[in-house]
Amino acid sequence: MLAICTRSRYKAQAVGCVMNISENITFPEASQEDRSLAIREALRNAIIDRRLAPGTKLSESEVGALFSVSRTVARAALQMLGFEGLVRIERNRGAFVSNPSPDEARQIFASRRLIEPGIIAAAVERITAADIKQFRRQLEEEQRHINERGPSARRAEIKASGDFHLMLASVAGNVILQKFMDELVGRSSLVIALYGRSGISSCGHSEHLAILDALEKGDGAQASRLMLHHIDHIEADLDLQLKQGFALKDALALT
Amino acid sequence: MLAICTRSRYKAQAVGCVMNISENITFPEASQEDRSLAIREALRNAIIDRRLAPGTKLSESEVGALFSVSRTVARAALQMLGFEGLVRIERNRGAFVSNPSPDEARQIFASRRLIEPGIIAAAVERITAADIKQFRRQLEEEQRHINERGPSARRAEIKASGDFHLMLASVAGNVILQKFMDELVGRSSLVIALYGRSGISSCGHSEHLAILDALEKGDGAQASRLMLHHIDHIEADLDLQLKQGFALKDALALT
DNA sequence: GTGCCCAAGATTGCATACGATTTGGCCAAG
DNA sequence: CTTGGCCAAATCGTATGCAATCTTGGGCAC
Repeated sequence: MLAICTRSRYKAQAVGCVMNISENITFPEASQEDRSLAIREALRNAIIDRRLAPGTKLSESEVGALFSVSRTVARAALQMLGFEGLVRIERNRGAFVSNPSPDEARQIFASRRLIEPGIIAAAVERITAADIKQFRRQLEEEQRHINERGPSARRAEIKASGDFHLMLASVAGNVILQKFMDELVGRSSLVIALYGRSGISSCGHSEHLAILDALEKGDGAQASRLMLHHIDHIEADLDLQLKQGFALKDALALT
Repeated sequence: MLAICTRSRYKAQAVGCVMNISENITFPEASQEDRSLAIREALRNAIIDRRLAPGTKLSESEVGALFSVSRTVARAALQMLGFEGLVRIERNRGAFVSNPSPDEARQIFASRRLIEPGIIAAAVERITAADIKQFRRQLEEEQRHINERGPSARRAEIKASGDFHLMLASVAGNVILQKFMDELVGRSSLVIALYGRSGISSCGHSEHLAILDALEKGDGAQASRLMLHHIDHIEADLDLQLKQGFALKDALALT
């Protein structure tokens, strides 16, 4: 069972799995629109927080029950997550939280190394003073989360770190690349939650600052270099070898 | 009505719109699996062939009726196309064939200019003699379609041209980039059908050959250069200005 | 004791039904 | 003749029911 699984693994915040997963959705009034989108967001957050362990089965009825919607709506949300690569959908079997292989993780970062310099190049041409201000606010927010401790802070920290890259994509003004980055950031967060070995963010944060400074100066080449290093650092903090040896046991345990 | 609309615009091949759109799906035996995928493919083909004009409404019931399935599975297919950007979905209004703006078209090609050199770089490291052989076969196929005339040949030609880029992505061995290219090729095909002014392919074909030759020699830098030129040429063949003046009328007419 | 088979339970795939929202036309007022 | 509002038809969003498929546990044969 979904509830039991997450509860047993993370007793600290186990006031009830239902509340854990759906905590962030305030269905109060306006959300008469597209509940499946809200559910997608909630599940997405739960996955990249690792509150839902890779391999966990997400049954349609269960998800539907958790959010008080029919299987139809739950199914739509799961389908969307399937497109993003955060869940794997097997016909007649159901949806499972993705368990990206080390190889896939490398491909994700290789893709980012390809795309993000392009985003920087576009962003440096279009970024405004207002944007910069917005970025600085965002980075302060990020810093705030880093100083806090506890699981929910770490969660906010990963999210904030990803948001920096998403804002960059937004400034670049290319909606297609923005969508790609959306997917890549989501998958990266999952991979970091899976294979990360430390608090990457303290170093990540200062790198974000450096990138922003370079952008402000209009030095796109420097910003690109910094971005590549940043991605390298994130990937270097991952532990992508070990699992290779445990592939068998791993598959046995939770695939 | 969907049928009437396409029939009136393309009388030449109007043996009946139903057959036109669903012609390629042979539901005979194996397709007990995921009919929505088959429908997605059929609609995708119809869209990039321009048998379905941009702005055309794709009603769930109508699509369902055409393929003899319920709205549920038709809806799933439309949702998938929405993710790919080939249709635009508006809440409580329905799904419409995308009408990408010139600006969006430029963003699509900008994305390709970013990603495809990366794919080349990865492919040149991994391509095998067998792959090369496969590519040559594919290019012969492409040539064959170019020599033929008629609407269905032009369709096969656009598809074959896109397949070259998809094969390249496949050889590169990065499933994420491969997925991105899938989307980009689909959207490019739509844009070419929309804004293309001539038979791009005759020149495109020789460029494909040149790229392959460079790859065979292991000259990734040269292959990348050729690829960028190739993309430039495709984009240069488009007529992205005119519509700007007609923006008002355009929005009025079929957005 | 081990391995295979089969039936019951659970879960997904799909179809259909019903309420909600939008649209287009009709009629009346200006 | 135009404009504004109201009503009906069409279409979407969602829930639910049924058939098909998969999983699992027990029983039987070897």
